[in-house]
Amino acid sequence: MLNERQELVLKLIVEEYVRTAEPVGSRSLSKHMDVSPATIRNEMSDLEELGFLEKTHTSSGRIPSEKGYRYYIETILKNLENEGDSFSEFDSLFENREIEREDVIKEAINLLSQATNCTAIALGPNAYNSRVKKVQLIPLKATLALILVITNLGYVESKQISISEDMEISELAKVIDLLNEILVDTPISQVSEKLHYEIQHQHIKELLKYRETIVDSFIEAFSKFAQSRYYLTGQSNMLYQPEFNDISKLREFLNTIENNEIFKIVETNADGISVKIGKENTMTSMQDCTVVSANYETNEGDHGTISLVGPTRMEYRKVIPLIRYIAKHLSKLYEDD
Amino acid sequence: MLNERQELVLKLIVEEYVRTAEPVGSRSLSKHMDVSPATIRNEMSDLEELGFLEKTHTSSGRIPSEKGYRYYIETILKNLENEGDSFSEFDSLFENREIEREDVIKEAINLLSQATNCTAIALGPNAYNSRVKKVQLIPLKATLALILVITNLGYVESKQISISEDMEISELAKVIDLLNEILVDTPISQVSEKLHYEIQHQHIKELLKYRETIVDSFIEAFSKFAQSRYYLTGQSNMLYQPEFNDISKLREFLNTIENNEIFKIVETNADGISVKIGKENTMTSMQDCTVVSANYETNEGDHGTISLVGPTRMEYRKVIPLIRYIAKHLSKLYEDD
DNA sequence: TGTTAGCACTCTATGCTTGACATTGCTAAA
DNA sequence: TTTAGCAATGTCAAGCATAGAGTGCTAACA
Repeated sequence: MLNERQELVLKLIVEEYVRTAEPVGSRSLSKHMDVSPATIRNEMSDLEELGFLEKTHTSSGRIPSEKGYRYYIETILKNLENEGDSFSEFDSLFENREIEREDVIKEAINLLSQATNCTAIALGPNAYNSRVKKVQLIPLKATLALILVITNLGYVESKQISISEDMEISELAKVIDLLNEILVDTPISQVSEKLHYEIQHQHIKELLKYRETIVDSFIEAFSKFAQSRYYLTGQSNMLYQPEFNDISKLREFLNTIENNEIFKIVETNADGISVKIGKENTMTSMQDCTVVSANYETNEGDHGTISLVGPTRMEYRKVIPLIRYIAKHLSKLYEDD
Repeated sequence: MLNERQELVLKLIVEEYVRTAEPVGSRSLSKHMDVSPATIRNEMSDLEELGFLEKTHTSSGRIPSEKGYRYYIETILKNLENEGDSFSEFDSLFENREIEREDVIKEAINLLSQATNCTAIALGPNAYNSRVKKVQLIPLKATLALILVITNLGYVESKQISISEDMEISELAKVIDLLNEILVDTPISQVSEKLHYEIQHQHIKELLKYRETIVDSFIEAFSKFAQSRYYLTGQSNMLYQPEFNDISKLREFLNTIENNEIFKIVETNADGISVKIGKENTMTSMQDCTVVSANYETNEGDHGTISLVGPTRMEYRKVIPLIRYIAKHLSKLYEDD
């Protein structure tokens, strides 16, 4: 689509702008090319007409448009993809088998946000796809007990319930036995449905009818698994980015994060790497940002997601291979199982 | 220390400045008092000399100094303390016995931060003071098991361990039985010590010597209880405060929060309410802020803390009774046990 | 036909000046 | 002790001139 020199101009503009956050002029480009500023001006004018570049005002240098970034990522960076991706900061982390997986993920996210001055997010893996391993009731004192639900992947949720005086421990034990019988090996996502279905059966209904509060408590405990877990870091890094000198942008961004709307900005179903630039994001508060997401494989075809949120003026050349690298290594953590 | 009119001037200046974030001049004060601006100017001049007021520049109105705020809180607000503290926004929350305690705390913090446009923090209660109720090992698959530790207050921690082929399940069960025998009813804070001591006993050492990795995993699981839990909300509220229009202040603030340094800014050992104004905070990043903290009683003399962080120009008159009110009601949540 | 030098033009950023305004501190009178 | 009056001091916004960076266009050149 673009000829070689046009690509070079676009590439240089993207990379210079990413570095300095200032519009790039023809004179400074000419130092990296062996043609005169006037020639470059002509190319830039063409690129602007094609929609790859923009001006901030009539006599300013050029900055990349979102289309420009996209071309840069998809066409220009494509050729560099097989650079020997090695990120030594991460090696010691991924090689250390002592650290718990969840801590590895957290630390990787920390390093990622530091390396990029962006906000990094790790999402999931979600317990929603695991199966009930065991259900337990642990009496804490006369009037209080703890409900425990454990899944086959080792997730645990608990909920306290108060026990009224008319309940016998032995009766409760029966309820628990029954629940175990019904639910063991059921995917968390189907627990609620199954439980309600089984209660329709006459004899179970009989047993459970005084015990609805307990069953409800269990359902609540199960529902906790559905709450996605996430880990987020580097919000304050963003303040070093000149585009966030505008307080109102910052406010929008932090608001989105605080309101647990992270799930709306992260692309969790992409194959490979997803890059959403500016207006490509559906959330309005993210339309000045780029969100880069990649999945890593966990147990049984399930997956988690790591994401990076920053200004559209992002170091794509560094960020994309880095995220690919991290996702690959996080997947490896789960391979042993 | 101050005469009546001086107190009135100080009070009016604090409340006006809190409301508008603008230095307060003698003319606007005169509308609330029946003396002329000139008289007020003389009083203000005296109050400045005494250190209760400050100017932002030679011909500006006055703003309260930290000493001024302190006098305001300790002497002027003291007399208002017994106002009928009733905060209807919170009533439905505290009266609803259906909601789990932890969720009540979270929601209270949310409301608190909204009502004040500050950042609200709930710290603890810490599981560190509870006792071991039960220790469990749950096999997940041939090579993987889950360690569970449950305390008498219903806290649960888990840790996955991999099982090497030379371990028999029955042998493991013995280890668990032994651990239960040793540890049940031990305060979490003493588990590590006790375990190491017991291992010195010859016959136990015998049993455990192949199992050190397991014991270590348990110790790690216990240590998770010691990690303080906190809940924080309303960071983006702070952006509505004019004092945080300065990006570098904001950066300092967010950095402190991100680096888990919350524990250094919150006063967890105060009797009643603690108010740290500006330089009274030891953390430098908080020296433009006020931190208000109050403890609430939980189980067995243990406590949690709620805190509010905002600019020194804080609505003390509203905030202090509000926090007292919330702390009181959170304590009530635990009274039933 | 592609490239380049030269030049007018446009826009930003900075510094300076000015006037309007708010507020103080001081002085002298009530 | 209180107050009116007034000069002095500072902020803030608007206006203006200047310097500088960069473009677009034109005409010349290879």
